[in-house]
Amino acid sequence: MTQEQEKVSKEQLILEAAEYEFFTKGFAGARTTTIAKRAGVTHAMLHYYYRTKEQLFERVVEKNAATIGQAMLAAMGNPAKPIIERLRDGISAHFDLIVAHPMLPRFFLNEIGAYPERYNLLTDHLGATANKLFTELQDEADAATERGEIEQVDVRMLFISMLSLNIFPFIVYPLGQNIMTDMMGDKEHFLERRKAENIELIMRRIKKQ
Amino acid sequence: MTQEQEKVSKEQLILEAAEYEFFTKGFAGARTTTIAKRAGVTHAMLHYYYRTKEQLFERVVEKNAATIGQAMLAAMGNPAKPIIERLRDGISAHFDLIVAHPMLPRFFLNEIGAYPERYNLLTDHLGATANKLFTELQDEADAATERGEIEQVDVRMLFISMLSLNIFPFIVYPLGQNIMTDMMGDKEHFLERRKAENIELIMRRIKKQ
DNA sequence: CTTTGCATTAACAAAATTGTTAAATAAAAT
DNA sequence: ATTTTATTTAACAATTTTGTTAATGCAAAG
Repeated sequence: MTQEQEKVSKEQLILEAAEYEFFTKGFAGARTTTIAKRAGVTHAMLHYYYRTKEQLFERVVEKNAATIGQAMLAAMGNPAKPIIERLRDGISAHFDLIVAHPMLPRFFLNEIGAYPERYNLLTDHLGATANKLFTELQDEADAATERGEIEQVDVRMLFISMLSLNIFPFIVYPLGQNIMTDMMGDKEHFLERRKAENIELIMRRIKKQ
Repeated sequence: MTQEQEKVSKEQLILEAAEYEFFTKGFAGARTTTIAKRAGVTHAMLHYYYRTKEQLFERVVEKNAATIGQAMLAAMGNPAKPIIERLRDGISAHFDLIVAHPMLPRFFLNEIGAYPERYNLLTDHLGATANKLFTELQDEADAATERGEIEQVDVRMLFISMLSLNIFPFIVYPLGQNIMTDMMGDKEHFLERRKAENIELIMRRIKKQ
């Protein structure tokens, strides 16, 4: 009878509680006792399964690092499509991925900002794959410029703009909610509008005029 | 002879060291002993002048809260100028203020994200002044739209776009440096380009087409 | 010059937080 | 059934971090 119910192991519960705690408070602000309490276990259990706070943190980072790469990849769009569609779809897909993981950006940006050395492996790996995609995308953009389809653009600059527009609303949300309550009150609706706005901004940026 | 040299009191040195520590590590990650060491005093001195870590933190927040408001105000531009110039100047002035205080955005956004209740006073105050300016600016934008000068826009949406574009590069810098070393290596030059890019994006967004 | 008040230090205390261990319990394998 | 292995608990230990205090030094005011 316990076979059906007890699908989630305590080990799993701890990891999930840790994720929430680390995402909201960061490594320094997280408390292992709070994590244990949230998971509904004694804090000795936490150490039994993960030994140290550091190792538990590493597990959380590992579990989510792939999503960052996935988001970046998605942002590059589908190479088969024409550049304009490709960019539009890239922005959209990237935005949707953040909606699915809204706490990730603030967490990673802040932890990397506070302890950059810790993340050299992650950022190096990210940089390698990104730069390949950048040169490929730049070639395609240049070709489109030659054909008179779009303005001449630096795709890396465009990429930064896209990241800024897509990520920032999620970082500023707690603050924004207090300032623009009416606009940001209905989160679903706000995000929908925001996504459209971001696409509009980038489309207008590359539009030939 | 000590009159000329000892211009900076230890109290001041502690506050400055605290600022750096809190800005880089956040409240939770900051260590009062590290602050004292950086200031070149014993950690008892820190408690002598500021009693607790919390109070020291509050002093740092107080000292910098005004800058946030100042930046927001600057972003609204000069009401005397026509709307297009007003927006252009607003973005530029806002960007320059962040250049002068590059660690502020990440600090405040993260602390507010982690402990929102703590900042209700600050955000309420910010919200009050901002909303007045928003309605005033929206009226002006609507008038310009009537005259066929610009597209119809929601100035609050435009404001979020502007904040995103101006602030995000400073938050992502530690990560970006590792990924786009060539582009972001020369910080001065990168920021100059980035500022121009942000203005271009917003100008194109409002341009009648 | 001496008294008063502020600045400074060193040593100590308290609390919070992480981590350990040995014993108890439950589950699984033989 | 019994042995073995994994899980769980409670109590404890170590460390880190914040905060206090009492004694000392020092500079300015009277």
